[in-house]
Amino acid sequence: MKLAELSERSGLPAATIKYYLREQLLPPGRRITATQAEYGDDHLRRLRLVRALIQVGRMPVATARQVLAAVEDESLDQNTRLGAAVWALPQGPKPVEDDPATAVARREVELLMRRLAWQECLDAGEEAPAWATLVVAVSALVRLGYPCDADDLAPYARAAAQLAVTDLDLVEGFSTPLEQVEAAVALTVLYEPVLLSLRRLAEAEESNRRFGTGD
Amino acid sequence: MKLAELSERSGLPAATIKYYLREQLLPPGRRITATQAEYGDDHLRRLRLVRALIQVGRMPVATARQVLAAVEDESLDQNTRLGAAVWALPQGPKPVEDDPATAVARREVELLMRRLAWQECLDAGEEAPAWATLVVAVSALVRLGYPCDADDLAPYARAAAQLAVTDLDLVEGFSTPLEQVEAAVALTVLYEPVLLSLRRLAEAEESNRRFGTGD
DNA sequence: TTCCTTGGAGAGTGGAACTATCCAACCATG
DNA sequence: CATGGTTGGATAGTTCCACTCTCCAAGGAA
Repeated sequence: MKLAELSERSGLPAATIKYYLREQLLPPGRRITATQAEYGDDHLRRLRLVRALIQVGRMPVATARQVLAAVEDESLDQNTRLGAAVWALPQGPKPVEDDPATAVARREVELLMRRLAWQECLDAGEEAPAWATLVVAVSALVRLGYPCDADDLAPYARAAAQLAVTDLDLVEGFSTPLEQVEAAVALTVLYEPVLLSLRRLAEAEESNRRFGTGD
Repeated sequence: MKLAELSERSGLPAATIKYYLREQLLPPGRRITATQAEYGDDHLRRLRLVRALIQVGRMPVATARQVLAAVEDESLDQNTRLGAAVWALPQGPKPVEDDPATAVARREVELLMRRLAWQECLDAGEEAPAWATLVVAVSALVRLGYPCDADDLAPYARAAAQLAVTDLDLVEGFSTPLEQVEAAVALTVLYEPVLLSLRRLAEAEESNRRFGTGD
């Protein structure tokens, strides 16, 4: 199919698709002539994935490019590729150095990881983007005086561990390595808004249960 | 303290604080003369909260203004005020109408809510921003062909329900109504990156456990 | 008095994600 | 074979947002 048809079927303006092609979020189509290219169903699917990552997952375009590059990097073995793809995912401010709240946060996070015996994470430490993000969030809570030591974080970590099992079960449901990696990225990113929305709904429900008048 | 000192103590440029004052994220200081104002520790604290909401919680400035307005709205009773504050929180694209994936997502989300008997949420339905966000995320998953019917969502909902109990326990640890509402907002928003980071770390751990070579 | 500082207002900046405009090559039609 | 519309690629422009800069009159300090 031509770019115009890809545009129509995906519901995106042709100009946006051209932009994604330029930004290498979408591989170029098969060249038919010097000025025309042919796109396939895989392009349409990729376009939907890109859209989901950017709009629903709120991922910056530059990050999406890196993630998708890792997904397709045939030179990496499955385990590394999966790691690289998810590794490239997060964004966010770096921890503020020389700050007492940051120091406290670092200590509590490391303590939590030790208690959980998450060895992989301990090895990577703050190199892991997710670890750094965690430290930043905890230090903000510390600065505001809200409880967030290792004991307070533990319930969240337990929930996260449960969810990770569920996630990986879903990923293992796919047969080919490429499908698995893509699924890992898509499910990691797209289940995030799902989880956060459900938490807010559950909070509303629980709040009403506790404080609600029986109106 | 003067604005310059507030700037130094918070670590923010004076221009940024002026901007927050203009945007009503920070209440004006007590006027000393026609051209000078006095700020207190509560301003410093509010400034840290604003920073946390915007930087860590990635909340748009306009949203933060609404949320903080609700927190301080003395005309509302505690329950309503808490609801209004958290209600104003999320942002995100609205569901695409006339789309089969959206229709599927709506159906599955409603089914899930019925099974969980989250009555408050069912009453509000898609009026609730979190519900709408959930529908958008699920519809993106549906479009990509990933599993996300009510059964797949159930584990996430269970985890969310557990977390909501933990969250509300923390909120109830505060004594005054104002503290409780502020805590509800801060904990809801700031524990989100905590939860997501922990999930990603847990995924890395679980992934290594399943696919990892013993290197 | 004189000079520096302060808070407020409006304009300006930079980054991100598009979006509009051109243009030469192409293809379909008469 | 002309010719008018279409295509994909390059370039520049637009919009939004979160700041950030510049100016200015009023205050305060030496």
